[in-house]
Amino acid sequence: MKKRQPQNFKVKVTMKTIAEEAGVTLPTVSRILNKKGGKYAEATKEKIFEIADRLKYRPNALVHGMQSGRTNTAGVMIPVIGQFYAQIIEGIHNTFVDKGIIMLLGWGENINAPKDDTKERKIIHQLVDRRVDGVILRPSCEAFELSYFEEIWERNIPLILIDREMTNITTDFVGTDDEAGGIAAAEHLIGLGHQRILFAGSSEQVSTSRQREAGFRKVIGEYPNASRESLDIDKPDHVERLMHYLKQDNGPTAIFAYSDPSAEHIADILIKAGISIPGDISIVGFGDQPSGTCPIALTTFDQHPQIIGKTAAEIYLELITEETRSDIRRERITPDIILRASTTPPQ
Amino acid sequence: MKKRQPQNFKVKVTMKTIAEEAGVTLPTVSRILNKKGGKYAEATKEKIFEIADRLKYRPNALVHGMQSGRTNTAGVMIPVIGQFYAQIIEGIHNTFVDKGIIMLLGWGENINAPKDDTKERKIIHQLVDRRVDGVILRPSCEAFELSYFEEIWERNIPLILIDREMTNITTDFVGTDDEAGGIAAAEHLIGLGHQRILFAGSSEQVSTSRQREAGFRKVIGEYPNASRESLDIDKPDHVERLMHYLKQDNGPTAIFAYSDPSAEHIADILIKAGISIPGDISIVGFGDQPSGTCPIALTTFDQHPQIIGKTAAEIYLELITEETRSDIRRERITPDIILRASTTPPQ
DNA sequence: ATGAAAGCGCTAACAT
DNA sequence: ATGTTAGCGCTTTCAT
Repeated sequence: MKKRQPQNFKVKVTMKTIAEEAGVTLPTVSRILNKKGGKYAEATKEKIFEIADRLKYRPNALVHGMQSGRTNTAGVMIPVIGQFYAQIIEGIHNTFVDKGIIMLLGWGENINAPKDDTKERKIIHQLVDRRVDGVILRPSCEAFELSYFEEIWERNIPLILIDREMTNITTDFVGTDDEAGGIAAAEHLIGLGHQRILFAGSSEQVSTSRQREAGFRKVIGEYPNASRESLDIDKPDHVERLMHYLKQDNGPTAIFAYSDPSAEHIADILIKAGISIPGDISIVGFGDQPSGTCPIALTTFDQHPQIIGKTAAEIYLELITEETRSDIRRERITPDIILRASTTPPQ
Repeated sequence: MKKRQPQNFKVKVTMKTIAEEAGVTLPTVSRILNKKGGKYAEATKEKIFEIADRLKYRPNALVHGMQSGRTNTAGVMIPVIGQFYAQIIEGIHNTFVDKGIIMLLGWGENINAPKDDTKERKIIHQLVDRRVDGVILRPSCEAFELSYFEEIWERNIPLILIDREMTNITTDFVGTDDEAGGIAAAEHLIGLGHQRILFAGSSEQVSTSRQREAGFRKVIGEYPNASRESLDIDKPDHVERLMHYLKQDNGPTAIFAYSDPSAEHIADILIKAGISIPGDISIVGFGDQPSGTCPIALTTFDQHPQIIGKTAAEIYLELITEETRSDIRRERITPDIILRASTTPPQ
């Protein structure tokens, strides 16, 4: 087995190193390298730059951060799992690179472990201790500890929420216009001729599921014959309840599921039960998160996660720049329907 | 519009603040909070802890990093795009959280812009300047600038490569056992009864495509009637060439594509040409990256990205701990085939 | 055009 | 059981 690359015991090169080699004092090096106070002899400048270059000097951002209070560092608490979040992170990243901001990425437990808050708080401390200039975070659950936010606000660190809005606090927020999505889903299905449409949502979910349902019902409500029922897909008995609805005399001809995973889950159940999609029942999902095992190409919604991330990053830049607090911004990106094979007119 | 949360102009609380409030000197606070030198009066200890708690003191990790040379910070240069990479990052993250390590995440341009190296170098500098303890990176292209690595090695920062191996350097590496994958793909198709199998690879790709082909040919080579041709899926004329192969008298009955996107691309072409999958032709992909528009559930390979990430993080932990350089580790995770609908015996 | 000195927040060696 | 001193790498007055 080979060894790793050359182990050169180079001394670390600091401004002091350069100053000594150049025969000047340290502040001189500092001012020249930072181009402050232009009154230096060309010869001196050149020498300093040459040495810095030759010794591959790199400034110590830790020191700079400590002194200036600015680290050009953003805390990002968003899980990478799932295309949706990954693309949000990409959107954030893209607007940060050019600004010289780099992100500290970390997130807490998965959605289903809301009680184990230790990990989440640990990460927040990591970010605070490293003096991030601001934080962008997706609340991991509806009951996301308020005390977490306090840890951040107390230190006057700008905080931007992503995806899931929290009603009990006032912070800048960027997410999906879920209501508009619900409306569009309803309009799509009704436009195809469906009226008896089952909504499949989640009680365990946060605002997003509820708001999609709200938009959906806004449209559906205008049709007297429309279905009033909804299915909680996260309840243990959801399979029985689903089959119950389907066996009714005037059972649904279409289903709007609040997420792609649940849409796919339902599709699996239907197909196992010998119900064809979209022949017997049309299905609309939400979020465009393909899984590779979905039995049919799903009509769904693109939430434009990249734009969500980009918007959040832009707000971030404003917040860390401004001296006085401005008004809160709450941006909702309109989702766009993606027509695929899982929806047709009722037959 | 509401304003953001309370703007409390709290002075920042440092150890000095605490020391003054407690009427002791700063080092006393330091030693008590860090539990060094246990010879302090209980009363003093309690007082210090109480004040620190009340004032919500948080240590300045920048200072600590600057003094100790350890930042508990890892540079991770892996794009989040694509489930594969996202899961690698997740694997890294999971083993880092417990160790109190947080990652600085950033990456350079997309694969197809190898010449624009500025962004990549910029990120590396960001990491180096912030004194990360080590770096985990996926080379963005085969010609990944050696000088980038030098920036890292020069400072004796441990470096671990992910996914794409670079032949011209010796560093720790974690990736997929691509050859084993190629072998398994060939064995699967041959097991089904196929012999005339077309390999669809990419000249623009790095080691991975070549190694998958190598494994594939190792098996295929033992069958005298087997196909010897391969298709470069990234060349402009690939559609014509593909159709050319298919129209031959003894055209392929199966295709092994080096990646899921290319497999799907080929599937689209075939279906447009009226060729049915897997009826007329079986297809095997690689990587398990579903897209939502794939016309058929693809037989493919799980590369276990989480484990790749986890392994890399574990090597990382070793490297930043050990004083003397150990042997280079090159880990290859064996991919596992996922049987889905796109492969059947030839008909 | 440059040096000297103080300080950022904290740790560690050296007192007492 | 606690205070003093020096120093990490660098910036920023204040001098000369």
